[in-house]
Amino acid sequence: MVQRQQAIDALREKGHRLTPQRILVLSIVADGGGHMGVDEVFRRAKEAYPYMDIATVYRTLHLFKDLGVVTEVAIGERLHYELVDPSGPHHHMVCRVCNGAYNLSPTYLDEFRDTLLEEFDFEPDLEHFAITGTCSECRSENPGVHQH
Amino acid sequence: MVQRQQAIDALREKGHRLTPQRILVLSIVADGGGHMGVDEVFRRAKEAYPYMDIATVYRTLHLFKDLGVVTEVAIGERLHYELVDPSGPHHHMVCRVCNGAYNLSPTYLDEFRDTLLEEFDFEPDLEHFAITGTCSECRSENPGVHQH
DNA sequence: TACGTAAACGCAAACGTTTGCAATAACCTT
DNA sequence: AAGGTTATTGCAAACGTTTGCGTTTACGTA
Repeated sequence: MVQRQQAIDALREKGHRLTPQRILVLSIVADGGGHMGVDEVFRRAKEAYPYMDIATVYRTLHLFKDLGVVTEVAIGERLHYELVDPSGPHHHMVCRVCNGAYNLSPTYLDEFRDTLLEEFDFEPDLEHFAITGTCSECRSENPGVHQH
Repeated sequence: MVQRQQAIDALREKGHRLTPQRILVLSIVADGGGHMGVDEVFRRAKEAYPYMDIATVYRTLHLFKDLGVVTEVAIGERLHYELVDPSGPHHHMVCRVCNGAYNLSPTYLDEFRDTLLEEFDFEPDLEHFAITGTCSECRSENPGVHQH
């Protein structure tokens, strides 16, 4: 898998060490498919290597995030992680009824960013952030649900 | 202060009890002026009433939020609280360099909400959320800082 | 290949926040 | 005003996450 080698290169280039624990976490996130919670990464890691510590999982995921290897997305209070999407960055729309996550092209927020820059000279961080709301399906199933 | 009486009415109307602890927390948030962190609310409350427990502060602030008495805004990882703005709801732009907070009229996000509704039938929760970024002053002082 | 050094680890304690529970007290009824 | 009911409290323990620290180990150098 090309993604994995790029991640390893990113580690080496910045002078970080290639430990078995990091390789393990990387594999787990890569094989997971979608977003993955810290607890699930830890559970799978401990299965493969019983000495694995939860602190190492946290440190590794944060490192991967800083290196641009994984993307952090908040799903219902807790942070989830996924390999960076090779098809480019995207935002997430997370339904707070069913917790389903949908991708959103960044173009939808570009206009908003431009406005803030022009009017207030304020540069917003909109790179990877989840927009919570209610998805189409849950809206029709549950018409009483409104934002807060 | 009109605000305080409205808050008390909101409590009574929904069948909640008017305890000294709740009145104290309300006063502290009302007198604080701007957004106030949980730790500062607790510190001031304990000063006035030494038996005050941090759990009570959390429970009270959450209750006030649900009643629409206070607004919750995330400033640098931690939640802050302020009386609801009588001049109407607003968003916050929080600078991650200086932690300064600026108000933002909701009209700037309305367009974005409409787009999401039309294109995806997704109703985003944009009521009270903070947009982190870099403010004008910190951008000019510190030109190397960019969103990672 | 063996050695030295500094990064990364596992462990345990701390952090901020939430929850369970028995004791207390606000408020409704009389 | 006194009593009963039940929401709310204070305390303590638990949660998910972060941090400090002594030990281990990856990796550059000899």
